[in-house]
Amino acid sequence: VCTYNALISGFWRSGSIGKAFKIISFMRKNGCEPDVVTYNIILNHYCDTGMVKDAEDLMKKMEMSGVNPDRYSYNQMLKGLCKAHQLDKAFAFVADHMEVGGFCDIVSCNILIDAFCKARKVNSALKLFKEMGYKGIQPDAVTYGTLINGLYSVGYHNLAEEIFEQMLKAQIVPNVNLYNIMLHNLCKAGHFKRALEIFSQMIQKEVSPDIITFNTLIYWLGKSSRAIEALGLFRDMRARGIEPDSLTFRYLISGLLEEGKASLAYEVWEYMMENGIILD
RNA sequence: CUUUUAUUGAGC
Repeated sequence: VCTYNALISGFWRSGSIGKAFKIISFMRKNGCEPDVVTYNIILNHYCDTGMVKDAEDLMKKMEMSGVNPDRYSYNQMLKGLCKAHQLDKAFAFVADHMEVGGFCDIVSCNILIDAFCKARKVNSALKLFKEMGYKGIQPDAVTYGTLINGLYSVGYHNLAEEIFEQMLKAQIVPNVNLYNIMLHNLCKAGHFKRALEIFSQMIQKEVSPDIITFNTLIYWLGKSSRAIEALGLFRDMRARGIEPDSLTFRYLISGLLEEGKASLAYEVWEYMMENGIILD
């Protein structure tokens, strides 16, 4: 079953949905029934592509065929409902299916906090953030990242920074995503000095920047007439063994061109061509 | 590393 599931997941990721279904009928023929993981793979696809109705049907089907949904199933379904902007339905789902079985965990809370933030209901997000502590669910780096991003996006910059500091005090280890969120929002607000401080902090804490980190910084520096600094980061990233992608080049080149630094832009362009990267 | 959550345009 594991092998089949791995195949199904792989085909699905690469978009060969037909092949994935063929494997399912093949495994059935060979007397191997799909298990909860098989269902979860398909459920996840439905939820990610907004096919919530199909996801709901699939959940019913799995219950009927005696396969009990697990916390992955429920959380995926919850995410699907939230993404479809069916928040009320999502709450009903939590109350009816998840709380009774003890399926509410840190992932469920994170999904809900994100949904609140995206619906610009930051106060509800903060409320849940506080309540989860009482329920014995400790916020993790994802929780903080989600919440901080939500706070910035509605303009609560000070609160976002406070919560970031609170997280550091609570000994939660920030990861690269969390730093990316901080950097993106600080740059967007024009707080480059602070952003670069945070960037140094992440290096000090030995959190390795990734391509998103660099692309974020290069984008915003280039947009703010600081293309030379962006170019410096472009060198740093290669020194760290991170290969620039087409976004990196697009950001860097437009930043340089905006400042009239055409010959530097051209050099970057040549480097890009040498590496076989095409702007899309 | 068989399956679930936040981050790399902008505004609204």
